[in-house]
Amino acid sequence: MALNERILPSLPKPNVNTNPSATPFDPVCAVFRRYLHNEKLKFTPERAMILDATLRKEGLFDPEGLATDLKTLGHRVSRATVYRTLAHLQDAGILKQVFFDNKQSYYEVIAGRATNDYLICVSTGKLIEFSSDRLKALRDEICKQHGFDPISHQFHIFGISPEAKANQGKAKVK
Amino acid sequence: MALNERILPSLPKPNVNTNPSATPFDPVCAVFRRYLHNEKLKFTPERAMILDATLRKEGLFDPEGLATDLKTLGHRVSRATVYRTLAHLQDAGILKQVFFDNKQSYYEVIAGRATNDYLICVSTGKLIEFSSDRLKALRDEICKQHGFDPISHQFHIFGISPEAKANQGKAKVK
DNA sequence: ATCACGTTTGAGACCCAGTATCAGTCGAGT
DNA sequence: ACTCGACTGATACTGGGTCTCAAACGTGAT
Repeated sequence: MALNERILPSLPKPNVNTNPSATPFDPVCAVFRRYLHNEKLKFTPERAMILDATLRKEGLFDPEGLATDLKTLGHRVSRATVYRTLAHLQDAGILKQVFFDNKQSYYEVIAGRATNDYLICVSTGKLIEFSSDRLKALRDEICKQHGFDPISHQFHIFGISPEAKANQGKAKVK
Repeated sequence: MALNERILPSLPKPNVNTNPSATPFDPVCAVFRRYLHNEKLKFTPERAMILDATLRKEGLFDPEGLATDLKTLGHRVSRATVYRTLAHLQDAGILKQVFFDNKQSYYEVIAGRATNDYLICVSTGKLIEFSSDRLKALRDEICKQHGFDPISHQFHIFGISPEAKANQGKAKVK
């Protein structure tokens, strides 16, 4: 499965905000600080760095990759702290955890961004993001029918991409 | 997470079909044999047993639980064989693998059954199955737009169930 | 029936994402 | 500055899931 290909693109300009009042990500950082305060948790440099790193990501990323990125940037953060912080960021409504396969989990930023759903080619592993208002409407309707308060959803369509179809018959689909 | 609760119900009447020409699951078994033949694979007693066990399942089940069930029934099948066979059953279009969490993967029978989507209560872990024709139509439309041939999809809605809402404020939502 | 080849199996080693532990550190309200 | 409780990092641990390989077995051909 080639899901990782699009997950670790080049890193944009490093710009850690231990002092968040000067970063472009202020609003989200404020959300996080409010969450931490409510939960009687603390705002630490490690948590600031991890939040900052996640906000640089476009699309999906995975915890191990994020930890590696931080290490590459010269920040000493343990894997455990990365995992712990990602969980908090999810609780705070800033990230969404996504499950595609049984290898690992992925995250994506949802705060202030359009939420995505995915088309996955089972032959090439290629991933296509899309966003559908009709899907969101359908989701809310289904929730209403069952008295659920929706928090998030995952919609994954598995299939064969046009490119994979073109190569079919020749390259055996694993 | 309480996903397992509904996954290992009591086992219906044991009824292994090494000789499949006499079982109620004949049609699906025939599909499997055809698949195996096409792929130059072999029909073995282990594969027959595992297929039989999966067809007894209602809703989701997990590979480890299935292996345990088989052991309980007195069938000696290794974990490795269970995993290998489930993968083949998925390739054959009989099962669908489902990803809810990063603990493990689940499977459900799709051959000859309505496919399901799920509402998941993040507070209690309660799972509600539903089936939506509008969702299927939307899926096919999105696939058409991208030139994809759909194979399967997963639609999971995470939220708070009515019961969990009732208990809120008192029991802290983990 | 028998044969021969290639596939399958089981046992156990192995891998690795994710979690738990715990002593030392540090944030933040006073 | 103090103090208490939360946080971190190093590391051990857990448990799905996969890999390996020698022995066993299905299947099509004879």
